[in-house]
Amino acid sequence: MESEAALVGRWRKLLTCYNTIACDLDRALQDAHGLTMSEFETLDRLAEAANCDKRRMQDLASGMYLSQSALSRTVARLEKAGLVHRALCESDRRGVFVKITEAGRRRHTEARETHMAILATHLAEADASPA
Amino acid sequence: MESEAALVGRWRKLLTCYNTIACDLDRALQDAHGLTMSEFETLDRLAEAANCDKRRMQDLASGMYLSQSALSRTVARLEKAGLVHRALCESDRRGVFVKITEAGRRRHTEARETHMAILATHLAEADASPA
DNA sequence: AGACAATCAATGCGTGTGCATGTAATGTCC
DNA sequence: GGACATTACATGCACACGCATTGATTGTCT
Repeated sequence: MESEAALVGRWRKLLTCYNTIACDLDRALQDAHGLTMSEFETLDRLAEAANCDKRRMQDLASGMYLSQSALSRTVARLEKAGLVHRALCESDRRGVFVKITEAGRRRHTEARETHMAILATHLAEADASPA
Repeated sequence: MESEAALVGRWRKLLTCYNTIACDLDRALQDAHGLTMSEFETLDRLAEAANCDKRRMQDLASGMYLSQSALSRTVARLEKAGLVHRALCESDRRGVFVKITEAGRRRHTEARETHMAILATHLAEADASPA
């Protein structure tokens, strides 16, 4: 059994930790590459699963922290910026494929450096919590 | 030296973890007590430092994850709801004291149960990262 | 086939946030 | 004392978010 105080302590630490990093990251990505954190994360997922051709919006949503509507808008923004491309899914015309474009891939590669730098700064070796 | 993949893994885990809990918490507090997570955290800080009489806004801001403007508005909302009281600081008339009211203290006590319950659910004994 | 539930994505709406700025009070330097 | 930087908090603004709903498509059951 853990004391309430300890639990609250852990929570506050998580709160502070997350917000500090997220804020820094968001700002750095925005300034250097014109990308939101959510936009980068989305791009990052798409770059990974480049060859896979499943029904994207759905699959992207699961495993990400964004709500369905937030993801929809994020993809819309990325598409408007030409970093991503939407296509109908033939087998199920409700679904939408999302594919990263060449421009998107380039932007992702650039931004990835910034991303890693910020992460390395904040997520130093400390707190490598198991599993 | 830690691999980039591991770093990204840790980050994504933090991202998911935080958002899951924050979302649940926000929703629970809102439904049961009409409080935002930020509002609760603010109230929580004020309830703790009940006797201390320093220049509040300032002191609250430090040690919390909110920006100065966000805190200002959060306190404004709390005051409008009668849970908190603003008072001028005599020694430095730029400063503002924030004090929790009786109603605020009651609301906080109620909400604290919900808060602890959610925390206990998500922050089970796992991941009790040191220091 | 026809009616009804279920699923996928988009959108209207309200809200909380950060950034930049505004307003007021204080400190500093000549 | 007067000019200027600094500090404390509030506010205008734009924006990303979640929730609820809509619109379109597919699945199911009789």
